[in-house]
Amino acid sequence: MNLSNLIEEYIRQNIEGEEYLELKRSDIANKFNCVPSQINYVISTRFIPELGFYVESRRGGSGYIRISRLASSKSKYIFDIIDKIGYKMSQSVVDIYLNDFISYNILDKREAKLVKAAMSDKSLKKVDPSKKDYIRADIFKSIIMNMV
Amino acid sequence: MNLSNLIEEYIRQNIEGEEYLELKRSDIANKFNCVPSQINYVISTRFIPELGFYVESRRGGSGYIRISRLASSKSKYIFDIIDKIGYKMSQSVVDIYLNDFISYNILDKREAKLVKAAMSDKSLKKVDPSKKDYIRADIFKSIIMNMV
DNA sequence: TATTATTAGTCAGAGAAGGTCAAACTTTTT
DNA sequence: AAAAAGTTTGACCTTCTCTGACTAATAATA
Repeated sequence: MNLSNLIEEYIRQNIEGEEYLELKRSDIANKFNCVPSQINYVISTRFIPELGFYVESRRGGSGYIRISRLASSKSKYIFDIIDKIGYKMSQSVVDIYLNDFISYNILDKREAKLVKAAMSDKSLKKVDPSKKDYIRADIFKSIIMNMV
Repeated sequence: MNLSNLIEEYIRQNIEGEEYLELKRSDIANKFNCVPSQINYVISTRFIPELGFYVESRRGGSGYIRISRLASSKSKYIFDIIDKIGYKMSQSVVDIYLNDFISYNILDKREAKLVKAAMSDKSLKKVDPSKKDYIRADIFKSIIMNMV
């Protein structure tokens, strides 16, 4: 397990059931023994708006980072996601989406595994590398539109 | 005894009794005093799907190579199919197989629908047309190997 | 109000994996 | 002996993560 994943997990656990989570960047950095900007990295790669997270922050004395989860119904959530997914998706971004789908009961574990396999670099090994991420996004959208 | 055989043996011993084995390429390379790509060679020649193995990996910090062993009960049936599929699959051939899978309880209806969506012409619209059927076959194989 | 202390943000570059491919070498088959 | 098949190596590529120097905003204080 790497640092980013641990921090992600920590944040997910703490936001679970709450409307939002407020944290102090330097505290978390301290807790995980890393530089503060690591927290920004985790947030910007894993708590993205496309997944329904909304992040606010404030600098200066008693500053904070607040991560909120936008409440929405399942179908609205899916619709929003289709809307927001761009034209490209890397394999690791797929993983992040799939985790979220599992926690929102949109796919079960087995289905997520299936999607992951379908879109792995391995499956797409014959695709022109410069197009891979675009095709992955197309496949992903196709799949979730069919699952609503 | 050559290197590749030794490495193969080592991996086989370590996966014995387990569902999967996760290894660090550089560790193994080190252990056997060879270049890392040697491990890829061994895996690609000896831990192939036809022999009941499925391999996933991840790059970057704390990356890994995971070799899973497919359950043997259904695997013979699956491999026969993989064998028959060959390198190309049209969309209509996909449908035929999926129906088969449903009746053999390898996939349920929802999963089959998911697979179908993943491999539709729509999903693959950006793929070079001359490669489409090849990529479809790769995706299909990846999926079913993961579902056994 | 101006200054200073406290935060958080950004971004480029280093680091840490694994992947690919072709060339050289070795062993087996014809 | 020649050809084919299998193995080993290394150079270069891609992806993901982590760090630190520098920047920007806000609050606290003088």
